[in-house]
Amino acid sequence: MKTRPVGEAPHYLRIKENIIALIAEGKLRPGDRVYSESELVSAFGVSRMTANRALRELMFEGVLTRSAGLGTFVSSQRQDVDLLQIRNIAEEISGRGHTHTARLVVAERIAADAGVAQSLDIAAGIEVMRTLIVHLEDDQPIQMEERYVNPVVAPDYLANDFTRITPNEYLSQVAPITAFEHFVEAIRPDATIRRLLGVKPDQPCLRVFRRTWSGEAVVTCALLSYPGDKYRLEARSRDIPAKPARLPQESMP
Amino acid sequence: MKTRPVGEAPHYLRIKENIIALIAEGKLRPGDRVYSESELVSAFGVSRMTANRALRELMFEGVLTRSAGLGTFVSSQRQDVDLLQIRNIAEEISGRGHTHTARLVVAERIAADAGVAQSLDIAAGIEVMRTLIVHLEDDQPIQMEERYVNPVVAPDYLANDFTRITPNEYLSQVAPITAFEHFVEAIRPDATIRRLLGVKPDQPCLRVFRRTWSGEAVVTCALLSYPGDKYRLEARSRDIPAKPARLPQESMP
DNA sequence: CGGTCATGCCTGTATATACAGGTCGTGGCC
DNA sequence: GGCCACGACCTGTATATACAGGCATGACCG
Repeated sequence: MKTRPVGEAPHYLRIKENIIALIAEGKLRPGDRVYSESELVSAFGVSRMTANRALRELMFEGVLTRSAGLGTFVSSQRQDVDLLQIRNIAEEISGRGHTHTARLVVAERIAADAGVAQSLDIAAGIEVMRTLIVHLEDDQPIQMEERYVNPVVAPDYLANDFTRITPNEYLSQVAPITAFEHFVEAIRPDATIRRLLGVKPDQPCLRVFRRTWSGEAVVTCALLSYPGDKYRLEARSRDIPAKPARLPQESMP
Repeated sequence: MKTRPVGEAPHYLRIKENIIALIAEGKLRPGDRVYSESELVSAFGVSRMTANRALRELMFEGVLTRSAGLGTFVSSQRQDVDLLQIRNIAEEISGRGHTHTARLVVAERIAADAGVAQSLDIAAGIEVMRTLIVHLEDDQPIQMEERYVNPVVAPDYLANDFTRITPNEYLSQVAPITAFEHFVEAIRPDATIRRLLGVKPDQPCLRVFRRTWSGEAVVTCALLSYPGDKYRLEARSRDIPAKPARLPQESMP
């Protein structure tokens, strides 16, 4: 079969769908060995490169695990691993058609205490840079960003005008993000958050602790605090069929 | 160049690294056109299939955007798109070496109100299944799960013993998850949460609203509530260099 | 009996080639 | 001047082929 009839799905896609269907039907279970490339060549009448592409892409998507000499297997953690996206604050605000402004509260160099040193993966006592910035959406405070920056990676960090460029934008120019880590908590606002975000003591706040890496080095860590009544994190996979979402009304018993 | 000297990186990886480096150095900016496959063939002395693979994989990774007839371009949202993983509750608890138990509070069929109907993408008034389950970690309530299930996708949902299998596990067996959506909020606990999770009125809680799709259909939506003092969401990219993380101590001005 | 090596299976990488189809500029025709 | 056909260029898909290298099994030899 040299070419493919017009209107049909590409061969490699048909193979992928076939394997995914077998997994969905339970005929292939986590840990099971799936067809080898040569078996797919016989079964589908395609070339090995096409079978290779189907299996390789399913590996990238986390569905399969491959090992040279052994074979191709169904991944075990499949159903518990979700892929998410999170937008950054400035783009999110401008995406809503609102105006983003930032207020620089603190910009300083300080010696890293034990916690910051561990987070940045450097020795305690090394001088790091710290900024405290309040992000506003149409003049309403929406995020307090307390950030520590590794001076080895971004020595000129403090030279920026943070009312014009967000730390995130600058740092990802200096050092491309290759990995990151997030912790999300619901907290009571402390005095600083209450003052800078203008929230009441009984207003729950979201706090995100984020570390980002560039290669082997930790570039920065940040504590991002949001007023709980004005902000929620959104995270979705690619390929959501259609239609926007809406939070349901409270409907507790 | 037919083959590659032993010990060197594969050609397609060298091309990928080269392009990523150019982006990191700022020589290629979001929206810029990158080399076409034929240009890479000339520049690197590889075949077009190898160049194609390098560009295609960078597209899968979200670095590049490709369009037949037009060319290949640097993605614009690159720095704002993060890939995350989130574990599910039962695995998370057993991963900590603790015991997971579940208490079924409510299991019923009810007519979908407007909010639920929109969330499940069905007509209002259709009978859906609803469960309310409390998940406990070593007998401490850690999550309240209020879930609505699309009867078209999983008609036998209520037949399960939810003290033995989590809704998540069952549903992903019935219908493989192909897409999902999360909203994370910090909220004050309402009466139900306070009663079932045993939290005080001034204790902020995390609430996650999650919808999952299987193909075109919404399988289920769930409101997951966590006590803020006992729980945080963790989300990290693949390929974090090493070393576990630790939340830093509070260090506000 | 046990260690070593050969063999076969499988994946990883790479090339050369071919055709299909989208996009856009250019030049000719009306 | 405006419209349309054509060609240049680009990506998408697919094939046949080749060699390198990981892994397990089993045969052979000490």
